Amino acid sequence: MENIIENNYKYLALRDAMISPNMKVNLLAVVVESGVPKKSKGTDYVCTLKIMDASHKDPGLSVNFFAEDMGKLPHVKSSGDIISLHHVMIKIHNGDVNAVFNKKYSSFALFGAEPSDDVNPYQISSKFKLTDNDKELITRLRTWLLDHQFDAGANAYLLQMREINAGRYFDLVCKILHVCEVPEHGWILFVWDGTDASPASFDTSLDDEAQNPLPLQLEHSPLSRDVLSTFPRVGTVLRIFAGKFFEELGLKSLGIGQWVKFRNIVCQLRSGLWHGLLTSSCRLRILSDEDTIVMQRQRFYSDRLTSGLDILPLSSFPWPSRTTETDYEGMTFSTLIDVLTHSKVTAIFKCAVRVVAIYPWRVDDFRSPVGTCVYRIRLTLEDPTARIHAYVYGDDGETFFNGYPPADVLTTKINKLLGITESNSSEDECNAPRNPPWVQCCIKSYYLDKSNPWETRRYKIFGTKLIG
DNA sequence: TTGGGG
Repeated sequence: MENIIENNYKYLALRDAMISPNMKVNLLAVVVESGVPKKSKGTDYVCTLKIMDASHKDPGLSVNFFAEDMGKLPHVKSSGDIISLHHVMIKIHNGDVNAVFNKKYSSFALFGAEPSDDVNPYQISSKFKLTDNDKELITRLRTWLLDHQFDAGANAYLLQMREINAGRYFDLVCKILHVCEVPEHGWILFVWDGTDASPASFDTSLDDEAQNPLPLQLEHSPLSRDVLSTFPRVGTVLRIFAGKFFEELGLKSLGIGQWVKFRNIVCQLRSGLWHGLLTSSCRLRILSDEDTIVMQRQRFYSDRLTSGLDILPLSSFPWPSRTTETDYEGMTFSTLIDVLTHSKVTAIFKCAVRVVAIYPWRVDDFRSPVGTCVYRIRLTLEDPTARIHAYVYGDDGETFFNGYPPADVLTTKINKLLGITESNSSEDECNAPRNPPWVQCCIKSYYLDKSNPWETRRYKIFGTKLIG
């Protein structure tokens, strides 16, 4: 895209514009990331677009738009669209170059990027003068773009969900799967990128499991099966607590299924579950489904599904531990979201899970003190997609523990299952940090009340033996 | 005026 002179406007290559501080320039470029309009600290509304052209791709040029109402700001339909900017001011701030769209003397027009799109802009600001030459340049740029891909820009801050750490600010490209408003938390976003967040260690007391059981999810009431059924089979669904930033970032206007890039978000662990937080320093970018990074994430997910074994948690690679054996070695693995969303109440599954809590936790309490003295234990199982309670009961418990071993053997076995190491199990066993291994187990879904099967659905372990 | 990647 060489410099082109026409009747009224000389479009500068971004590279040349960016060495022209305090100059008013005209630019014809591709919008690679579009920010969301919001209220400025002054009297105006503001939004920031990032643009690129052949002369400057990385990291692109930020253009800050100001207008007295939101409707006058650019509303980019899709990243990759083309923008024509007339009389924008190049400025330098802290050594970085950006452009400013001034409502008094600047103007813009937005065009689709496809050669089949209208040669007329889909949005045009009041002062923009569209010339025949503009139309000619747009057509030429569209043709050029057929062979040249711009993306939303990977950078040092961009992480996949599998890479997130507590307390570290980062960017996340993700798909919005669900949004809900809860009284205590405000808005919660449910987002996904096809990878698994890394498993947590637990330092909560198992002694407390009766009064304060480890939660199955961060939202207070579990999502309905209808909602869960819309979630992908693999990959962590990260809960992002948006607070007041839900409205400020314009998240309200986004549709389910939209891919976005959150910039500068932070994650924390609560009860061993990852959640994201939005702050005033966060930014949101709306991405196209054709964005390079979006397509990478989607390809990763479809590869995981088609390669069979990769439905296993990423961190269980190459295989779950041999802490357990099942009677169904040939059975294909399911994820816990598969279990939760299965179309029938009665079903069997084999899953790779971690046992993150147990109740009761003292081996002396594993069996009922009265009557037939059967095992009755509640395990909290998790995989990257969900948590469930699963019971070890009666004969299935006899299989699980290989009969009725003495207390010290049982303790060794259960410590291994819970990831409690010998070194920290001696003194204060119930408070020892634990890092449960990935184990395979068979899960049976059943009901307690035939007249009300879905509401009384339970899960139990069967066909599974703890090696210990 | 405003905002401007960390």
